[in-house]
Amino acid sequence: MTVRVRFAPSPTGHPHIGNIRTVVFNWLFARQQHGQFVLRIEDTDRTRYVEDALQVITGGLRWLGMDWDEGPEVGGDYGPYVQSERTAIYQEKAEELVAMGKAYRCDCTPERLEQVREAQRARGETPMYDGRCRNRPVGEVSPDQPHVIRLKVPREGVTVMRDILRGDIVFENRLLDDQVLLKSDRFPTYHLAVVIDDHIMGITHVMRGDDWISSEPKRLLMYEAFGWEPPVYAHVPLVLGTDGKKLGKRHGAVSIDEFRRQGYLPEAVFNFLALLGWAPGLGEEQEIFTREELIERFDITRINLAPAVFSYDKLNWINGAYIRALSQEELLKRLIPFWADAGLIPPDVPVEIIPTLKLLVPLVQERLKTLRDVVELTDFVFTDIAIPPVEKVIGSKMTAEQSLDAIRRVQTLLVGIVHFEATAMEIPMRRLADELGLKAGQLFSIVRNAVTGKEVSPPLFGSIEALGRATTLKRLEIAEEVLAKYIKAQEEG
RNA sequence: GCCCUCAUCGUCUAGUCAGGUCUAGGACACAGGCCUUUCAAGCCUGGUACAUGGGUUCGAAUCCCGUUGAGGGCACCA
Repeated sequence: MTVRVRFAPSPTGHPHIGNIRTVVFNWLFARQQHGQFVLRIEDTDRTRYVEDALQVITGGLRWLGMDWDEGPEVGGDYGPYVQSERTAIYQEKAEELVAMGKAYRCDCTPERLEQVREAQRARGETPMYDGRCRNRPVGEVSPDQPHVIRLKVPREGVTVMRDILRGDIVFENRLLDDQVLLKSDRFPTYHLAVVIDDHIMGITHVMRGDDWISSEPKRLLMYEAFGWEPPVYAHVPLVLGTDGKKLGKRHGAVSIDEFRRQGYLPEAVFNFLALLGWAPGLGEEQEIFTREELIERFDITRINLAPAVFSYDKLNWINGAYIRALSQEELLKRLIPFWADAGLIPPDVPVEIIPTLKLLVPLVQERLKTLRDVVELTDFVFTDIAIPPVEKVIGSKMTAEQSLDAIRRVQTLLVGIVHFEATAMEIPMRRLADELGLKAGQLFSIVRNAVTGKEVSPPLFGSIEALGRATTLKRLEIAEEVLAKYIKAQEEG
């Protein structure tokens, strides 16, 4: 039997990273089993429909490197893959259930239902449909009048769900509500549509969030009514924020495109997500896995049952590791959009600044946690810096006069360098520090502050080379003036 | 309120199904050190966990029951 799994999002907004983790599990399972991964859009709630949501979902999956064998954009033999285009099927199947006596028509108003629930809550009971229409003679609710179709849940007995991760879960039927299957707008509810589609589309394994456990018996009852074999279930735990609550916006980025914009690599996010609630086990201590390694190792039965906390720290570490593993050429390519977005370079990069960018890449590579970090690390190369406060250009344990002298000596030195390259600067600069009786760090930190405007920067000589001789000398001149002015002011009083 | 699920370092986890090799292993984070022009990266060292009570057993992180805690569900939402 060929494994067929699906991801069935509703287009109501940006996909949540916790749901995407579940998609990763599904995709990994499908690829490993040489099965099919189906994308189906569950847009049966017209009130919550969001226009671009489909593009955001497919774009997000593609960004993460997950493809689908059937679904929107790719087609397939079981289409259409958008539920709003399948309403006739659901209506027909709902009528079948009515004809079989497994479901019934109900014309109770939303107001009445709310009153019933309110009264039940007041009595401390579980809110449930009171069964008014269930007990009316068949045909009393006219098929031509607005109504819903409800599932006629048995009042006794139990329904058992077999979950490959959790074993058998037993539900008492009497605690189950008479679920609405077809709404008054003739659209199906999730429960009806998912059962029919999963069956028709030949879905063999349903892997999804454990928030679906409680409602599964209602759907199982439908499988039973239709005489269909339910799929294999695997309910995976939810993803929590650092405070132990369901992961949400207040914890940081939650949608895929936010991670992209913040400078996370798709392969790093994929790696991280695969390891959130799953581990290869067998004493495996590796943390960084290629997509192929994950496909090979993934074991659906090893998914952890406890909810996992999303750790931005760990994601940052993994992302940094992936960045360090990139070739310089590749890193440059990925960095350009971030420089451009920050307005540091034009979006269509002029050829003359490419050499500068190429110089910068090796300087920042092992310092980046995210691609976006490059902005703060290198902005001084592309924009003017503030005039440094005098204390920043006075070396540690040095006087202003000594510092001024040092700056002037550096200027002379840099003017005289033939090839303005990092490697040509280091030795003379160290010799200069020696001559001045300074430690290298004392001298370099003055120059760093003067030239980059930062106390912390990429390696100094590389930064100077990227800046170029003219800008470097100009900034040293400014520092020189700052010091001269300060000394003069001191002398005067 | 009712129903369901879950429980190893701060976090992700290995070990649990086939009890002893676990004075519980790894990673992230944290602390200290080395390297070092700053910051990183890299290397070394360190602290921190089997929720709790009872059983079963020669022996329990591992099996059973209770308790506690956490999460989820109880819509003409998905």
